Amino acid sequence: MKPIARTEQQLGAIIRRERRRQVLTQQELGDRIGLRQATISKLERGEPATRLRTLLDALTALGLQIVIEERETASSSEIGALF
Amino acid sequence: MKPIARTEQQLGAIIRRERRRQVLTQQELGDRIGLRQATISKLERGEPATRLRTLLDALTALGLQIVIEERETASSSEIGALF
DNA sequence: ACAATTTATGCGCAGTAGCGTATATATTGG
DNA sequence: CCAATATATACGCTACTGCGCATAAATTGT
Repeated sequence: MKPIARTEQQLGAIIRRERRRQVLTQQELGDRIGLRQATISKLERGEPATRLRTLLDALTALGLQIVIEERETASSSEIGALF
Repeated sequence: MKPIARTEQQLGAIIRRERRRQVLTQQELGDRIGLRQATISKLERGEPATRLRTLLDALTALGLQIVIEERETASSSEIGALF
């Protein structure tokens, strides 16, 4: 399965799922990349202003990576919905 | 082409490539998502503390989306980052 | 039910993104 | 060449991360 993530919440959910699949606590994941358990908690809950670095560190620690692809359903109306 | 992005710099490069492919300036891309030209510049140059929201907005505006997958072995598309 | 573990939340702090505004450097087109 | 355009950088500002430290709330196991 290669989940699509268009929002912070979706990214958080993916990270949480994979962390649990590897039977890790937030504390353990945080220890691996020098982040607090509280920070992992916020990342997984999809805080929108999370730092990009935090996301990339967590993905790396879990053995995941980002692939960028075209968004087949992209439309200008959806872009407007960002605001 | 579905480029892999493990670092902020790789993400920035992907965004810049796609923006230019669509013949957009940083100003025009920024206008679409309510971000300054200076912010797009920093995003494309790979500032590590960029907000996740900024990345997601830019990707959405360009009709791109993130897919999360398991890390593969190093491929030619990102070997350059090793040097 | 209950203790142990895990996750969410709070406070004060230092650091920094992104803002408006403006300017200094590229880069491009004639 | 040189003007026009595009990109990078600067300053003061507000907002908000992630920090240590701590605790509340939720979840799990027996």
